[in-house]
Amino acid sequence: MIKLLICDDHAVVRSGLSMLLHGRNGIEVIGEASEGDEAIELAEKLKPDVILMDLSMPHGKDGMTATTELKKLMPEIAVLILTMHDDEEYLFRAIQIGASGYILKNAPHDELISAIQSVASGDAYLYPTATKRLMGEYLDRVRNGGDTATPYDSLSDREREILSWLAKGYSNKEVAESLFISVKTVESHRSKLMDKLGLKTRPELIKFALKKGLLDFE
Amino acid sequence: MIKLLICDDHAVVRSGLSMLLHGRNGIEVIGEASEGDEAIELAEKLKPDVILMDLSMPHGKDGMTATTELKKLMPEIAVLILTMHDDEEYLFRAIQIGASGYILKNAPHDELISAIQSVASGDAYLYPTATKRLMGEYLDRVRNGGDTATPYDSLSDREREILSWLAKGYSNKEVAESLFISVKTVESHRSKLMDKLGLKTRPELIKFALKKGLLDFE
DNA sequence: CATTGCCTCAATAAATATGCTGATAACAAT
DNA sequence: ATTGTTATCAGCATATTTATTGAGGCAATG
Repeated sequence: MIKLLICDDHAVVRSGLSMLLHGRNGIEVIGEASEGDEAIELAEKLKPDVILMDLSMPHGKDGMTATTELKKLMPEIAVLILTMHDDEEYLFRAIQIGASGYILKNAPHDELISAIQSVASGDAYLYPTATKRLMGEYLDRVRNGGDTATPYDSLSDREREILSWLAKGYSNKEVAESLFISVKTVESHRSKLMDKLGLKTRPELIKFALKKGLLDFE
Repeated sequence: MIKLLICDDHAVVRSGLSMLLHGRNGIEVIGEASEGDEAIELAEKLKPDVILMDLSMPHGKDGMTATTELKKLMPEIAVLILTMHDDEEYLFRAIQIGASGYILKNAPHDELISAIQSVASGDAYLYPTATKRLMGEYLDRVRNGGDTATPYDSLSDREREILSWLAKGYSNKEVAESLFISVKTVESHRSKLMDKLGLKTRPELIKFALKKGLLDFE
């Protein structure tokens, strides 16, 4: 019996998944969480074999962060990312933080079941496009020594922070005041980060931030 | 028996909902569609009593458009919007195009069931916050003669166009050049539209555009 | 035909941003 | 001990933005 914990911020989705999966194909849904912290708590209590983790959870801890912490605390639990984001960035980040699988919400449900079974037995599961992307990325790295990475990764924490403020439309001055640093410093970070990312204009910056999911507000 | 048609772009969500709802509480799921056109097609063929309609469907016809057409073709079918967007704009638009109900994906599933039953029997259903908002809006209109509308509606086409360029991060000058008008004109539009929307800062503008789905690019 | 809204543009002054070059200190890595 | 990275800040010249006030042409509405 595979003990499964479901984490998704939408109650309807949780109920639906639970109904869909529980008691079939050797799967037993032992708990539901609506955000990351609850998932971690329940995982410690219930010791599931697999956690089905949504990424976007506006309230509470998001799926990426929760997965990161989970893999530190309980590396034996397999985390299967279930998301609507068909996005390279998310995919690669998920792999890097130790997720065992990545599947889209628009996958047919027998694929979801086989994904759960795969990760439960220690294997990995990626949806087909993801596999293709991973292979492409792998080939890229092999070909030119692995220094491509994502330019985003080359940013320092501070630069990422500045980036997110700027992308939201704050002026240099406003960012400076919010972070208690001088305008000059903001400008300096800005020019460096735009250099690193190869961005030349503000629209490019906003577009980039949009893809990265940096435009959250509140 | 309430004949229900489910329209959502995520197969897993569809299966889950179907599993959750079918054969209980007098509900019978007679079909599933993954986007708007399919929903319309199936609705004509299967004559459901209620359509459970997701809003965000990136591929094919979105939920708003589909609902609009459905209500023209088959006004007797009740459309219940099921979405994750807890957003005034969507809510009011949904009401205007004739949806019978609006419920969030994070609602408990017995609420979903009672929502379906409500709209199936010709009533309307809104989740509590939505009801409150609708009442507020109603009161606003009563108080000052109904001319408030949404501030966004008070924008002229040109102002909306300028807004979208600005929100994407283009500078006044760039917008001017793209639209073949003078920088002065852009500034003028900008100040007027920000006045109308009650926006004071660029972050507010971007946030607004984000909510409106104006940040598309390409 | 008077009014109103929209689109267009200008002058001006103050505030900011941009693009350089360059500097200092902390810290880690080799 | 040297090198590299990061975070911090400055000066300076030029360009751009913002806020104001004002105004002409045009089309629709009454």
